[in-house]
Amino acid sequence: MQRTDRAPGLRERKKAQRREALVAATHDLVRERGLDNVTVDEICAAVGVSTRTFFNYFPSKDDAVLGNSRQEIPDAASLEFVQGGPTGDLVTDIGHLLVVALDVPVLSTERLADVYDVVSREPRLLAHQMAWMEQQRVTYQELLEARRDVVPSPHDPELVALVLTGLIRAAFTRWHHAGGNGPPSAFVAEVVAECRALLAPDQAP
Amino acid sequence: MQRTDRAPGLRERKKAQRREALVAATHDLVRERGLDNVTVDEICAAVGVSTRTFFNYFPSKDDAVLGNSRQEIPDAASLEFVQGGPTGDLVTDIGHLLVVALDVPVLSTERLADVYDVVSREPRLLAHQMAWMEQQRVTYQELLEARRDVVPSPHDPELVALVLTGLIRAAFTRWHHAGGNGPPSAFVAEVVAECRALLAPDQAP
DNA sequence: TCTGACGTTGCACGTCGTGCAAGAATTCAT
DNA sequence: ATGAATTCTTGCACGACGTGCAACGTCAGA
Repeated sequence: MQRTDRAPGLRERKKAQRREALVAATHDLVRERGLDNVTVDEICAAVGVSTRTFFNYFPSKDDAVLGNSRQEIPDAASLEFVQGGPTGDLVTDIGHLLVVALDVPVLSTERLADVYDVVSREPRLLAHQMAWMEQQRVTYQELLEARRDVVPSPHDPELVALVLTGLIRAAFTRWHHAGGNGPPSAFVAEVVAECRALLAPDQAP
Repeated sequence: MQRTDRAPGLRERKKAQRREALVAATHDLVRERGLDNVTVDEICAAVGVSTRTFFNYFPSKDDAVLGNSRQEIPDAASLEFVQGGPTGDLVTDIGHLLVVALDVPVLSTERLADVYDVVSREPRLLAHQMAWMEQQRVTYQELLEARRDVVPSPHDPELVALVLTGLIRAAFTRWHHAGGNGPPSAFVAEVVAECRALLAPDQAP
């Protein structure tokens, strides 16, 4: 059970292949007919597996269209952030962290765009997506708390994490509007800058 | 069908009463046994209505525990905001708008705290909640776009709405941490101020 | 009291998702 | 290569969610 290296093995290959096929079939059918007009049985029929097997791969139909992707932050980057970040300025360092996080490949860029499309069309999926983002938020909040223990900061980790989540979404949206080419992380800088511009000009209290 | 005034009528009273009873029963049972160990039938049995009726009131079990509350922004406030807001400064006016919106009573303050508790314990409800917040976000974005048509602004409505959503959540969280007393809107000002402090200090680009 | 509108209920049905146990495929050891 | 062990797939039964429909009861207004 300690084989995280070496040859992928026939079993693992088949598994990944099936998972891919299931996601693809789900996307196709949903795009064509809408989420609620596609049954799990139909998806399974298209791929050629039993209904039961479907639920061995994904906990729910919705998870299948989302591809069940999970954003992982590289240890090196999160460690550096916790220890005071590359520059020492909180906002700037958050920007760096986001760029690194968004550059971790979870799905092919093309399928990622597919997911974005379907999600924006199906409210229920959006709920799933948001729940997923919430998990992300908790992760970021923990990082912020850890960093605060190292480098004192007057900012509330929860509030910062909340804003940060907004930044991620905004970056993704920009990326999508720009045609979905290249990495979403390319839009982090401009989003951060705009957010600064929004709140920076000190008004009369 | 044009009676938005005058006596509530026996029918309407019974309806509101039933709804209240259903939410209460749902909260009790869920708090006691967890969301997934409570069936709709049990809730209905506790209240004394048929299962079918339950779904006449709420589109899903989850909606029942959330109380299906929908945040309505008073027309007067949204109109003023669109036309350039009370002060003319975008961020300040957003603060005012949030205060007004959060002060609309949707549930009793006590039950609101219940909802918050249950939601933070049940991941699936969180998804629902987030979806609801997303609808809010769209509403705010539309307001921002309308305002921009009246008063030119360099800020992207989507980005602003995203940040704004974070502010609402943060205000609610503060309110909850403070014991859930008084209106959540009381925390808007401090959240906005902190957010400004976070992004205002201009760093070297 | 009568009449029409509205709400409730039971019933049948489709779909989702899970537990279980039998059977097939893959891996491993010899 | 052959058999044993592990892992995965599959069928089956089942509980729960949620909806459409039609019958029935109840409330509002004349």
